[in-house]
Amino acid sequence: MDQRKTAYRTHNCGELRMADVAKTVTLSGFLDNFREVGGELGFAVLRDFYGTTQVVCETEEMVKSFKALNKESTVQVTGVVRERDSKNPNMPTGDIEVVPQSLTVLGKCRHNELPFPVNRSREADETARLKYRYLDLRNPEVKANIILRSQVVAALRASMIDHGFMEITTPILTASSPEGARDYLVPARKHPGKFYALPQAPQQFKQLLMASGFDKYFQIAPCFRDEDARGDRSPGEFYQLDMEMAFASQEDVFAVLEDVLPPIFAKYGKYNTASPAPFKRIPYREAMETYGSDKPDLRIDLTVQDATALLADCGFEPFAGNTVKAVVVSGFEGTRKQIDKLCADVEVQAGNKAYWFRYDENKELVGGIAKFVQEKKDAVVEALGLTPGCFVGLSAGKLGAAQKTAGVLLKMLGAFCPNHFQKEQYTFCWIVDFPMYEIGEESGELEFCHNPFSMPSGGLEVLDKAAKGELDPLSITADQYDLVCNGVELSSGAVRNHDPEIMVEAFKLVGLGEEDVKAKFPAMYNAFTYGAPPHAGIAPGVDRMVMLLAGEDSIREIIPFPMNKNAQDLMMDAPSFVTDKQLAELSIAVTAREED
RNA sequence: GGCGCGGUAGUUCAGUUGGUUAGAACGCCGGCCUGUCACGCCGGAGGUCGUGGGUUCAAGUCCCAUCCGCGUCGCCA
Repeated sequence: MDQRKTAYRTHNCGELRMADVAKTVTLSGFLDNFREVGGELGFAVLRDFYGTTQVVCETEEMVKSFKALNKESTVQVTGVVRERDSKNPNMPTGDIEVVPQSLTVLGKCRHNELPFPVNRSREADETARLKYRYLDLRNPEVKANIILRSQVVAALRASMIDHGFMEITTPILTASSPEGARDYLVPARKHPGKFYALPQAPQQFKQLLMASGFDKYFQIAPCFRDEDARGDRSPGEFYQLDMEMAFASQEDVFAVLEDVLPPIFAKYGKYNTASPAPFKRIPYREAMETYGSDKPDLRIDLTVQDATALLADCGFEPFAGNTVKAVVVSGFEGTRKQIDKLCADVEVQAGNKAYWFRYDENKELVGGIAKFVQEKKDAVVEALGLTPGCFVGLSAGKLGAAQKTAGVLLKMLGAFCPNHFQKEQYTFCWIVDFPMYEIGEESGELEFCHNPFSMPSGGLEVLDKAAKGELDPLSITADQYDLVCNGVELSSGAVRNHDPEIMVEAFKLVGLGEEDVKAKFPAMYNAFTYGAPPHAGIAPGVDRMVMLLAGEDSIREIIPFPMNKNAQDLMMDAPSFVTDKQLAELSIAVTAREED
């Protein structure tokens, strides 16, 4: 079947070539532009999903017909394909043009002034783009990201199926879960006062599928979280390549993604190089110490050094009694102004100051806080391994703050120094051995660091030791891992805790008992008491992956119909008020209304 | 919720120390143009300077408040 031909066309706007000359064709598309070059000569450009084709008008009547139409109207043109007198090598169909015999208006554009020019919509105000997203998407550059997304999703699906995984959909209306992000709630009409929740992730369902005897599950899964947006995080909803494997461990999960992702990144990405398997594995604590981040960008060849012993007592007030971290950049070329800007940017992002000095070509310590380190010059040069022309960025504070600030500094310096940043590639790594527990900042008590579903490394034995006081619970790690690519956290995953006994012990350490486990995750707890396979999984974010592949900085560029920062759909006008009748049916009384 | 940046024509922007009638480009409307392809040339219309208050002889410009947008931190098991 000829997929190009429809009731409204014989060919699409991107396919006609010299070989089609003399054919009578019918094209349908949007009126992209009309250039009137004389009373009886004009050129119309017709655009559809596939491309653009020039239509040449050679009669006064045809010129008038086109001129009467607003741009972006949809039209149908029947005519003869002709070789052009003056060809356009920049256009795939630039060798030919269509001489129209008839013009039919299919959908009139009633607006002679558009909210923004379609072919330059990316420069337009974001609010206008979102409100008129259907016009924004007519722009081939904007459309390209959505096409890319479709291709990537198709490739992921094909590869997962090829690896023996089965796609299974899980409920969208489900129960509110006690942990994690804020839920989106849906009132239950038949149960006044009760609510469904949209799933934050299919986490419990996929584990229940494992308990049900499915072996390899995946799903391009919609996930809903009512949390504030970021440039790389859409408000409300997003998609994950959710997957889980039975009778499997961390290495099995790693092997699948190390096989699935690099070819897709190399094929569809802006850069055509992706880390080969195996990806580098970095324990969480090492990542924080070496890169100042749990999502290091390994395209940057800089690392963080500890300078506490060296500099804490150098007399510079902010260092006193604090942890001091240093990032050394060789071959640094930046002006004072650029350094100041960089430090200011670090402070904004890290919420903590950055300091600096340089070791210049004359082997002198200069600039920034140089006078405080002058006394220890030899020790500093030796300990930090300075060579002439080095820049030293510094951070100070409690361990976590110093690390984090140094991490931001490292990324900024990397982005600033092309000689330390091999940009044109996708570099993956696994962050492993996450701590199982932490001391909560508010409570001051032991809490789960991430989610309580993860298997503590060492299992029951380790938990027993911690319970008896033979082991610091903070030293317990979980079989939990993050997948990071180019400094972007793509995914979290874990070997799950499938043993009710270990689950109860893990909860006991944070002061919760068996009843709490049962109350919080009844289905999963009960299911596991009937014998569950050891299982593990992960869920890479589809939106983030497509963002990386498209080379976009805003997540809205790779979502067909994005919401704004405040979780509003400006095009559909959602959220919106509903009628009193609707509320009454749901037994809901509204106590506050946003002013209109 | 905190912080930063922004809001001027349909669109993207400029607007000096507060000072005449708020400008440009693109788009739109009219005219000219027989090979354009970001067509070209001539002319024209188009503004509650986000909103409200204040200072001043005079506010797009300064001050206060407020709304909206984006970024960022909090938040995101």
